[in-house]
Amino acid sequence: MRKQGYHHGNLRQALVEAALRLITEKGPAGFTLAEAAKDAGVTPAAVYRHFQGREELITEAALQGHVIFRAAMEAAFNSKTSPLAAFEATGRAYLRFAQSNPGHYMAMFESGLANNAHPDLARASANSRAVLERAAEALSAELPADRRPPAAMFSAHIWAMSHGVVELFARSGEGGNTPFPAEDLLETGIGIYLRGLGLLDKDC
Amino acid sequence: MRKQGYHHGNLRQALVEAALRLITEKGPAGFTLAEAAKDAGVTPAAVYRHFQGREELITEAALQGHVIFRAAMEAAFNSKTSPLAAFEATGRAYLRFAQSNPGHYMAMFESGLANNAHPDLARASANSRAVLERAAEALSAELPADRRPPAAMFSAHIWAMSHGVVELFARSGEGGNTPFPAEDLLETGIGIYLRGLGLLDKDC
DNA sequence: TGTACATCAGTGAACGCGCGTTCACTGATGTAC
DNA sequence: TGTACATCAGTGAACGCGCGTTCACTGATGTAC
Repeated sequence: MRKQGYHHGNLRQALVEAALRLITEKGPAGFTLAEAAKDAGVTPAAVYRHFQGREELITEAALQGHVIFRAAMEAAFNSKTSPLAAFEATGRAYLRFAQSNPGHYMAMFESGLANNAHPDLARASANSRAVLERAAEALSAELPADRRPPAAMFSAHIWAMSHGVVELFARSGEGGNTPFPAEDLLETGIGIYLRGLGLLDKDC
Repeated sequence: MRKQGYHHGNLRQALVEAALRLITEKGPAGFTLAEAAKDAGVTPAAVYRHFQGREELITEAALQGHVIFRAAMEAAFNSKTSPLAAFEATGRAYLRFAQSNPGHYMAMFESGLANNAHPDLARASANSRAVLERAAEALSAELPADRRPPAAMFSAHIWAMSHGVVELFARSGEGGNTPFPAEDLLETGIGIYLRGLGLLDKDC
């Protein structure tokens, strides 16, 4: 959205979107306030009417990302009734979010801004995390109590595997790090992991 | 190593080490050629006697990282005779490398430089990857052929989980993303995964 | 052993650039009367 | 309905800064004779 007259109308959001576009193209480090302003059709100084500075703009992008992220994972989780199906859907939603919102994802996890830099961000981040942890909890409740890993550890494993797949295999584009599509990698990886927990059929 | 007289003696390597120090402190984006030169006790222009420019310096750091990385994983792999123990040792070596050589690790995986930017780098990177893949291959050979996943996929899963643990849980320092030490997370995560492949005892 | 000289590895000053940020300003909008 | 005025959201010029890179230079080193 570019401005028409002297007043923009929705500059704050336009700047966030410009930032996301730039982060997607050049990474969080390549993003500059000046270019985002230009992208939105506005002078760099205008940014300061809406944000305290560069960092606050990135923070806002990350914040919006967490809101979308959490909603997507929550929707996926709620779309299935069995804990297993719900869990798997949540994992797929994770990857899908990273792929369709790369700017958000990078702002959230690769911008290097401390998660506790801003209290709102800390809260939003904890909320996203909580969704996956809840899915893990529901699923691991199906295990006998003595063979049940802590839900926080369970979800940390899945988060790590998902994040790793995103970083290493979902972006390659050029070099091609692997012969397998990211979706398949994550699907099979999580599948094997769940079987290891005794949560999937195994023929033994 | 700083210089004593007019000539430095080992400037090339001193610059690489300064770069690693800076990358460790501020991330790959925060590293500047000028500061690396100053760190080595030398004028920025002197850098150009040894490198074509900033990017070539980072490339060299990544390159050296791959050499160390590969050697560490290979040593770990060779230190055990059973394929399972060798594989697990390799995984631990991965995490240990990331923790004790954070500058190298970042230069290798987070600097945003294309792996195929430089042919030497592409080769070194492929070599590192090959070590883990070989370990996966040796281990999966213990499975019946029809239940054996492709080694490339197996090792991609482990690589993703390891990288995810490093990025999300091995660096937190302040915020503390999880109540579990990174070593334990990776150990248990890989353990569960291997059990899912049928490579670890299971009580069922 | 001493000297001339080529080679090498640094210096220091300068460059153009784009950055984030500030400032006094001005054009547009909306409200009170 | 018309006008005065406060408020708001922009402008445009300027700042100081640190960056990567270049250039002509010079001090140190090592080799040939």
